Amino acid sequence: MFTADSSYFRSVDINYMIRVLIADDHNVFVEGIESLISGSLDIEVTERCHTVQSVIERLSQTAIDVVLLDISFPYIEDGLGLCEYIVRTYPETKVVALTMHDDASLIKRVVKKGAKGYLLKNTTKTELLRAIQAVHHEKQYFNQSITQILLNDSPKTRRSTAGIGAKPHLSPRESEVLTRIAQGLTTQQMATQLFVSAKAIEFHRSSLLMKFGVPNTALLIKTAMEMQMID
Amino acid sequence: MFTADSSYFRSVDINYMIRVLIADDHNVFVEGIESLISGSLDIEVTERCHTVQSVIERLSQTAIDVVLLDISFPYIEDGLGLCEYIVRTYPETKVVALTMHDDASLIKRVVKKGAKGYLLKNTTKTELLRAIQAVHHEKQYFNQSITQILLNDSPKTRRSTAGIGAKPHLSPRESEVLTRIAQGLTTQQMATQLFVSAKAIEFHRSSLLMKFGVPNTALLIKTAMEMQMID
DNA sequence: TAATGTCCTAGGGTTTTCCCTAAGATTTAT
DNA sequence: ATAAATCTTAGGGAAAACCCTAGGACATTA
Repeated sequence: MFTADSSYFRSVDINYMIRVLIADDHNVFVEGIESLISGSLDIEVTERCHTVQSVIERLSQTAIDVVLLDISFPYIEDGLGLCEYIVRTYPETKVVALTMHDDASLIKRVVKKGAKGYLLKNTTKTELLRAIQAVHHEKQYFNQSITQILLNDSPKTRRSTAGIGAKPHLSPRESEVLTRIAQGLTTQQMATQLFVSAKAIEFHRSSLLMKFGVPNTALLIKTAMEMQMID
Repeated sequence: MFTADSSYFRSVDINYMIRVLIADDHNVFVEGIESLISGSLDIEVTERCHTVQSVIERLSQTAIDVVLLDISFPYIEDGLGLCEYIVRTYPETKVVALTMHDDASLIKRVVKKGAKGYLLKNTTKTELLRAIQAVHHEKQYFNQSITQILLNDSPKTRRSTAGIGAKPHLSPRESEVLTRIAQGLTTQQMATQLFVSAKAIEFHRSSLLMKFGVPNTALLIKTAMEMQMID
């Protein structure tokens, strides 16, 4: 009668809980998420990490089903990088991005990096639990407001980027130069920092202008900021 | 022996709790703060508000001792305005600003608006409770990291101006020039549009650089965008 | 009626940015 | 292995940005 492989028993097995890791450097958030989850019967928060490094360590030591990842952790690029790392290194572990940014292009980037869900930090308890369960069952989860944001994307983006709209692909050198321009460095200063001639830097500047389709540094910075390629 | 005005009894009077209102449009935060406070014997969360309007309504109906106010609520200017309103309208109610922004100039602005405390959202339980008790007892509360930020102010703010720093006051001409720079126009093009010599425009450019405290157009655009003075 | 302060206007001269061209190195595809 | 594509490195020369200085217009104040 009560066999070992009874699917009935498996489906209500209280010993199996979805193991969640919270990655956020803001205590209040971690507490809040934990509080929202605490009532759940099939989800448990097993790890809380405040740094990128600790997330990597934890994942190597413990089996985690779902990572709730604050994308600004502490900066957007860090969060995206970490997301990519998790998805690649632990394909079984699903990532749900949890952030305050309701920006369409960011959502797209996060999804590209392999996140299976995206929640805003003003989400509800119901939604949070639903998202965790969904991604754990190989589904994606994006709530209504996210969908809405993506729908409003094209007219919005087209207006603000004043031109081509798609993020150009930058070579490593170009990225370095762009970053330094945004820090206010001159061509000569960059040349010294990067141990090349000023002329080499100047060429990269020109390439940036061409790739972004802008005539000068002013619009380069403006466009790159709108595309969130610098900050 | 047990008289009514026994100061002993008053100090442990479990009937008096510091009444706290949480003003934050992010559910996770509200939950988190409530979770951190829940263990306390002398502090209770009596109200939770997700909009500026509801905060104003609640305050008019209920006596509140301490407001934990998210300054980005939903935008920084709203939070600052609300803070000012609360301080002026209900002098007995103390405001503790709770935010993710660790920007020196913002802290200064918040304090100017009458907030008695300032906490970052990565604060600890101990610190949160201590801050609430401190401001309720007419003291101010700023933790170590805040003090540190204020100490590092001058070098930090002048360099990256990475935030909401003080907006410089621009003359009409300067505003016109700034707008056109952000549109990618050159000095010569602006001169033609505005019927003055290129040299006149160049002077306004210099004034802009000086007023924003930046060395070149790249940082001018970046800073002005961060200050939301162009778009 | 000055005096003070702010804003707009410019010229001279230096530095930085931008455009055109091109060679060597590295990666990718055939 | 060879060709094609991409990236990085520069040079020369023109354009633009930037720094310093200074006169004139206008409003506010003494």
